Amino acid sequence: MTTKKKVTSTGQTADEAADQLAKRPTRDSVAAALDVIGDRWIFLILREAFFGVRRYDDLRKNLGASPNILADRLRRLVEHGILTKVQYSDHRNRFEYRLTDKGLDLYPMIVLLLAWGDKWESGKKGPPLALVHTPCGHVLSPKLICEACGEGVVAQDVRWKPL
Amino acid sequence: MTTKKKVTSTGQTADEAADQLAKRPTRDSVAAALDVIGDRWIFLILREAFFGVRRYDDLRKNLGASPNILADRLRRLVEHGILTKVQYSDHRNRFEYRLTDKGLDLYPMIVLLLAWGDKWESGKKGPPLALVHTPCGHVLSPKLICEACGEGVVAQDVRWKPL
DNA sequence: ATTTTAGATATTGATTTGATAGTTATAGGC
DNA sequence: GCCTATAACTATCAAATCAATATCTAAAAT
Repeated sequence: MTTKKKVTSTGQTADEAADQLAKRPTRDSVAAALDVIGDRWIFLILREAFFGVRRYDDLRKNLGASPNILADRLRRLVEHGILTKVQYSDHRNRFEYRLTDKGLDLYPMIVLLLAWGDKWESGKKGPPLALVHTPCGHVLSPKLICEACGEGVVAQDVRWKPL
Repeated sequence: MTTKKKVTSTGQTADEAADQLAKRPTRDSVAAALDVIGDRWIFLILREAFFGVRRYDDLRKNLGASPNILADRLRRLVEHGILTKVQYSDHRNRFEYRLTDKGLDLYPMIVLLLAWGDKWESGKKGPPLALVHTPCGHVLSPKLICEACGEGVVAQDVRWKPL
């Protein structure tokens, strides 16, 4: 018979958790990532980018964003290497904003945002669209796994360690 | 010999993509999700919650957030059912903010944010901490897969359809 | 009785936002 | 050659939001 102890959401005892918490770096990669993409418009622009929308005017129309706001966010995304500004139509200043590898790497985040919104915020009407995973043909049901063991990741199963 | 066509980032021909884009709902679950969690402070509070930080004062200290801002965000998170305000220490107005199932469901997003920040924004010093997947004991390398086929999800392999 | 702690609210100046209007530069039609 | 349309912005300014500081409340500890 094991002794019953209070456990936290991460599956540790309260004392273990408190001890670890005190030493945790307050500035981590979540904060670093949010400095770059921690803005509603940024996420919406990325969503558009993943749907294939690449031009300023299309973005403005789809998002209903003010031109100054959109220009500012696009500038920031280009500065941070998430989008690149590519001239299309030679001899005119017409540009496309294309996702870089760094930008494409954000796709799973957008997929999870969509999936979470579908599940918890789509109301009784349900979501207006579904994603389809073309290699297998099924509606995409995204799942985050640990690459080492292949199992799904839940908060209770994860600890942290300093580096 | 197949005819060469221009393909977009989603692997379709330009015409197919343009056709689909025109019909796309502009309001989707990404927008719905962002209405709730599309804020830098919200993400940071969630990060703290997943690290086991549950009290107002600890959040304030760890995040360096102004009390009015923190109170506002906590109120919003409770309103949207992501956190619940639970009284600890009977007879005093001392509260813990605990993640609901809806809130716990956001954990994969935080993990991906951290992983993306580690990869692209941690500089030459590298990230200050790593996550460990306790069931297998390895440092967590998160990967988003399609639950139907088990393969990794990349932008090029995903289309959408209306519902 | 006084101080401390936790969890806030109130006030106020600074910053950011976003709606609207205007600018630039080129292409194509008349 | 001139007019209009289109794409991609910039400028302005009122309104909303943010954040620093001070203050408040209620109970516990001293």
